[in-house]
Amino acid sequence: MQGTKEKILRAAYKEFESHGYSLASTNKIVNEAGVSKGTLFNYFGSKEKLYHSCIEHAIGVTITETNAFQYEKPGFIERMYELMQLKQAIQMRHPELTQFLSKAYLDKTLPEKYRQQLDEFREKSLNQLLEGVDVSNLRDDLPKDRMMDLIRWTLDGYAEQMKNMWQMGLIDLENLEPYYEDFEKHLDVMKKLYYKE
Amino acid sequence: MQGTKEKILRAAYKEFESHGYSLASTNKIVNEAGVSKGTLFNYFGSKEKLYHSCIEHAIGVTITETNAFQYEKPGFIERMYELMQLKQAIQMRHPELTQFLSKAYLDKTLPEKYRQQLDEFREKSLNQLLEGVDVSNLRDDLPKDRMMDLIRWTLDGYAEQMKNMWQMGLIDLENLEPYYEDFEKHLDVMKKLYYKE
DNA sequence: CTTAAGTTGACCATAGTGGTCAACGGAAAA
DNA sequence: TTTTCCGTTGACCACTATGGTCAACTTAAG
Repeated sequence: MQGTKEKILRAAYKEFESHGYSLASTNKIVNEAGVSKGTLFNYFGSKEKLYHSCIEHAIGVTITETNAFQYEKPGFIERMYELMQLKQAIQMRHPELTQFLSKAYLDKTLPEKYRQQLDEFREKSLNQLLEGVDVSNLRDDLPKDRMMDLIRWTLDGYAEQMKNMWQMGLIDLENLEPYYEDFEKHLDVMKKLYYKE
Repeated sequence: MQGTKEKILRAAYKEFESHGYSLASTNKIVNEAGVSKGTLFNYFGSKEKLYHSCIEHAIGVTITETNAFQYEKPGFIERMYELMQLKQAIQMRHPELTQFLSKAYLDKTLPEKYRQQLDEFREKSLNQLLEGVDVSNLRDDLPKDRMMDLIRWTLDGYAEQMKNMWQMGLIDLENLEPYYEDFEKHLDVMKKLYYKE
């Protein structure tokens, strides 16, 4: 059995993510968490403090997960694929967290210090992502920066399609192997397109 | 000055889209529309009927816009780009409509007849999209279906990035030329990647 | 002047809001 | 056994917002 605080946080993620701060309901949160009203306010004091706890917790988890991840392959396509896998791993282990954070980032009332933390983290993980990456095997008859854009968009588009299929309930989360296998074949095609022969 | 009904519909789109049916507020709709409470219920009878009116109107507009659009170029990349332009044109002329519809489609309480209409429309416009398209100029040393997937994802990823930038207010809607110009260059690179030399 | 269509906003019963607090249960300490 | 204490409960509070109504008002046409 997970701790009461964690249960509340998890439920709060979902509620804040789908309705935004002001329209989120503490009643729905405690129902979803299977916990009484008093417990929430005993632990978190107020709706606003709960919201901030969510943000801090989410940032913390994201940073931890990202730091624990080791990029290994130097090829640009492989590296972007590794990034995609990192995102998916976080999504798997902490559902609703990623969406909660990206929604919170768009929230105009978000305290500046959190926005700052997120900006810093973004920059740091961008450096981490590009560290040791080798673009020398990209074909050199075409502008590399444009190719890198195209590769990024392609993987983003694929991820977006997966997200949509997941939202529509068309994906079997128990058995993701086939998707990975199939996508590896797409990756092979990409390598033949973008890399030197 | 646009008609009262249209003003209400437009405000309703926004409210339903951002909060979903049950959490949408008729009070906020009439405020946004600059119209009194009575007028809304005089025209639409109830919140539910208003919701259904929105759906019907949105489907109608989407079908009309799509039918009016003529695909012209036979190349696969060009054709997918034309699709992107069609989507953007609808987005420009009827802001909130596309997002409203795709959110409504995910709504579990959506009456079956509307889901049916949307499915039919999707299939029809897919045929329309692929009619007369010529894939013979795709390189034939790689599987065409995989390349077509990659092309689709690339454009989707680009559109997604634009959407994000727009949400963050980083895009000047008054002056979109530079974006188009720049993206045409990306398209040229794509053609060199995917088409025969 | 009459009529009718369009529009208003105060008003209604009801449901939901964030937040409080006296009471409770159970386990460990005395 | 009794006392203490901490996590937990849910009825309750004042208050706001909800979808919807309706008598009264404005406006323009006949």
